[in-house]
Amino acid sequence: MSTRRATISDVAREAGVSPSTASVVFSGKTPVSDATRRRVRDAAAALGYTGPDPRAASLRRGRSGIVGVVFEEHLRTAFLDPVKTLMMDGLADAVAPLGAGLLLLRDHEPAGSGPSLTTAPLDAAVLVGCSGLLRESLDAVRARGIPVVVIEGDAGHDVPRIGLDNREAQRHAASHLRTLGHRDVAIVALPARAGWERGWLGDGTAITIDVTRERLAGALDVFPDAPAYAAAGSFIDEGLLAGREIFAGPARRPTAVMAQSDLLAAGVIRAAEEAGLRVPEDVSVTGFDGIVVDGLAPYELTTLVQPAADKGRAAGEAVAAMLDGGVAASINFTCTFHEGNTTAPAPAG
Amino acid sequence: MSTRRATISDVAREAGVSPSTASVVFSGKTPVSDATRRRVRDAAAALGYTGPDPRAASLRRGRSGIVGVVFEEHLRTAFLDPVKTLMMDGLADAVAPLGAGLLLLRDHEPAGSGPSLTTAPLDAAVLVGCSGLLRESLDAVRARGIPVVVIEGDAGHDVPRIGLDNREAQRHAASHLRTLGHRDVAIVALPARAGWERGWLGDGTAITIDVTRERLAGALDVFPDAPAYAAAGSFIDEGLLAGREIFAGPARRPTAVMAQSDLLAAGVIRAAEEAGLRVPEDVSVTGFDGIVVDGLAPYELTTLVQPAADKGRAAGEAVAAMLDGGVAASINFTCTFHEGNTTAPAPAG
DNA sequence: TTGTATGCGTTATCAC
DNA sequence: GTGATAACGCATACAA
Repeated sequence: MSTRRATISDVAREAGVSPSTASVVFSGKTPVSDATRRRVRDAAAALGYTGPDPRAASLRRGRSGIVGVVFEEHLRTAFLDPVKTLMMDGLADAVAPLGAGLLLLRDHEPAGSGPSLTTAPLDAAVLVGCSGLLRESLDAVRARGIPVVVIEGDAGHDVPRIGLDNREAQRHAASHLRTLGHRDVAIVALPARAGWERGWLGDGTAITIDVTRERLAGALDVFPDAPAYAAAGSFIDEGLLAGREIFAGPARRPTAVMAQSDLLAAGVIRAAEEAGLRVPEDVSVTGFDGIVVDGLAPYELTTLVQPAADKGRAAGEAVAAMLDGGVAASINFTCTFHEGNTTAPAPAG
Repeated sequence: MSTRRATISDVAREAGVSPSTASVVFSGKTPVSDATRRRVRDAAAALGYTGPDPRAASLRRGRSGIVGVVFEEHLRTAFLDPVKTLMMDGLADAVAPLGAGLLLLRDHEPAGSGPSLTTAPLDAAVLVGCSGLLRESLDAVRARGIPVVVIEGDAGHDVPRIGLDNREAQRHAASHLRTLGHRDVAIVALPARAGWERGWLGDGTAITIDVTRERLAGALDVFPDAPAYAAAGSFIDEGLLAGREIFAGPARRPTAVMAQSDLLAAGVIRAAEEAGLRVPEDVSVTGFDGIVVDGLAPYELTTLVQPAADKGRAAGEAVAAMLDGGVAASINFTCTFHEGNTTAPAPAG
């Protein structure tokens, strides 16, 4: 068709006004007479001009309207996790008023391919559980003055953090079990580190994932000797495998299992059923997260309800505050203990 | 600290070279002597310059490295669907070589808040099942020369489409059931339209969601009189509710249920168990999608396996082709029939 | 309410 | 291998 796309100057010329007037017609930042507006609009239509080029606008304004969300893992694993999904929703809601959208970024992206923290036109960045993120690129981003917020992870002490009282919450659930008379408790943990394959956690096992370590600590605060089996991920099927392992030998079968996520707990319940154990009469099961586990009815987990969407929203608000020139403080969210029908007094003897 | 962020010109001046040389040091597009490179790098470090500003670079190059993904729904519902998650992964893989990332966009975003197809600095856009997307903004995007691809949806005849043989595939499953002797079949459908609340589909019910309509047609091709109950979403719990409805009265209990998604099928199986029916002895159940339903073991669904990740990848490749100046053709993917252990010959009598 | 002037920070192109 | 120059397309301060 045309050799070159129309610009706002072309439109202005066609409409017989100055470029700035035309600009104002599109941005609406200044009153414009109806007549001019009409003329500009018509000229735009005639030239097939569809509005300011976002690239140029963002250079000029110094804002791109894009917030990067950096995940540690493959997107698949990120979005399969209901907690992260909820969080993303909260985040999306919170950045929408800024007129911003979310750009999906992967940690460890093979350099050169794909956008990275340093090459994407970001106004701000939210890191989700990124422990492995290269210090270097993080520093680069912050040096550029781009606000950074971390959810469940550690990125250095001067980066605002959205946290959760994992240890205290898990301790609460453990106490609840102890009050019910349980003494023999097993733990089904989240992965100990990236790439972890399922297995028992020994004394020497290094646990690099914060959430896992903190929740484990909370359980051990109350049951120091509880054995812990770490799954390969937060899935029902993983919980099932862990549960089978735990209920395997008749020797020293626990009367309660504390799972570090609701999905794992759901799997543990399945395993218990398989083993002919009734929940909660023969074995109590607790979860963590407080999500709705699709298909788990009629069980209603005893669990720690975490404000997942709120965490995302808080991250978004922190970003907004920093973008506004303010500072954002770290926030620590609190889980709510919810007693469902999967825990009961320890069976006698 | 400093009143202004350092630019590449500052770095060049500090290093005693021209801006273009400094630029080349960072882009690597042209050979540079080691000595110069060193000087520039050192100058950058001294000034705290962390690399070219992506906003300016994208204006200059005419590329932002961002591909927009437009969802019809709230992100939550998008990511809760395993098929979409897989698709996103395929898409992410396919655009990574372009150096591009994915920007999450919502259809129907309340104008003004949030980024939209027209205001975000996109190189290309992928629409996911967007039937409702405003014709207008779509046209605007295309007018701007931004490539658009549609996955499972219709955006007009000259927009490349990534499709699926929904009708044929579902018909295949239906034929399989008929071959097994089933005559009395019920259908559990996906929602008929956005905002749909669960309920039976009558003759007059308008079905605006393509996938639902196509899969339904495939089933009706073989069982024209099969009653269909449309769920409010693709969830196990929704399948459970639908299943209860279907197995409710003892009157005319179907010998087979065709669900339009694996998650719905899983719920139907639960409902059957609740009603004291054995699967597949008393009632056969088929799904659609071929995802792994977490927690469904030991059942293995008879289902249509769709190449979800491939669809995403194909969309990404189509985008890449168009960005390269070429044209992309529509592609129709084919489902594979997979016989699991949830279908069996119709019970006698 | 409209116009003028300027610069946002880069990179492609070409000549040297 | 390096440097000068010219856009890229827009939005804002300020003057009129």
